[in-house]
Amino acid sequence: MCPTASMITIGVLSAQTGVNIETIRYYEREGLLPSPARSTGGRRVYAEDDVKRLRFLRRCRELGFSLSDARSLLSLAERDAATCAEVKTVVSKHLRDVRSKLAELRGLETALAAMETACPGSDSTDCPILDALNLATSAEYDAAGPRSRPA
Amino acid sequence: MCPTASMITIGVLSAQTGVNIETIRYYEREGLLPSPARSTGGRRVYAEDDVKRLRFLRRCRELGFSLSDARSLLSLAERDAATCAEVKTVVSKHLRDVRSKLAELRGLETALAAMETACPGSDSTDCPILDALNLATSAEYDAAGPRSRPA
DNA sequence: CTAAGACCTGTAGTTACTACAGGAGCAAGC
DNA sequence: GCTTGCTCCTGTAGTAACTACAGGTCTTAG
Repeated sequence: MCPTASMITIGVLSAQTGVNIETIRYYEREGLLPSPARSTGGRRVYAEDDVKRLRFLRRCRELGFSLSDARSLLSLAERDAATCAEVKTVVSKHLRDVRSKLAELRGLETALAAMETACPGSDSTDCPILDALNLATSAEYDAAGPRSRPA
Repeated sequence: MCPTASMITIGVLSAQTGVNIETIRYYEREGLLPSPARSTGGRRVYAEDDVKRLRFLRRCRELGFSLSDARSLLSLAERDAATCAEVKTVVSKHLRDVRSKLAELRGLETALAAMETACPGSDSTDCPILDALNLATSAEYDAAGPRSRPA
């Protein structure tokens, strides 16, 4: 806590991890990072471990883990006795989510590409895209999930 | 506005379009649906056109358009003189977004699948996934975007 | 007449930040 | 000593697109 030249302020932490200053404070509020020591002036003073923790969190976010998952993974990483099985559970679940999102997006891509191809993009006022959007067939509607319908 | 048996209340509209009642009211607040007529008791009474409009909006959302895009598309659809070119612009931009998201997710999928494969999922306390998450190489960090670094 | 159900308004919660406003500490130059 | 400019502080509000109440009113079937 002695104010040396190498003191890790929030700005330094941000620069060393690539995480926005406001985001760092947000993570602290959310309990993802421990409350750091403070200088006499009330400023946050971080330790080397905090740099590691924050880098870990950043990696998790880059891989698309939720903050909740990141929290779990971090606590597993900090607890020495974390087993592979515990960690793998989190990763596998996320992978399933990613794959399902991927499938969904692939479907969108196909549909949108078909629309783009069908549309001449001219001055015509009869656009096949608008036609497609108006064609909400009940078949497709039912496919999205059955629901009671009044007669 | 005479209360006949076939009056389209918000519940009926919801059932006919598959859009949640609260969402319908939300769309009205956001100006995506016009404020409907009201019954003497103050309840919303919709016309057939509203069913079409809401179905149109639902299709847009299913295709991943933002509400803002949906608003544009709807106003193009309602204005008879909409040209193909105008409509196609919106679709093409969205398609680009979808493709970029798709590329990102494919990258995530690859990375996560590699992690899953590398991890035995056993009782071992030395997990390759945690190792990977701790290995925030500066090379990868730089790849995400150059930034001034303090010495 | 009454109880259940549909509906009303208005507000708050969700995710993961980001963007202020308004103020205070801190280092350097004059 | 004083000012200038930077970093930092707290606290609040905004983002997207809903969803979920709370607490009340209207309507209808029995």
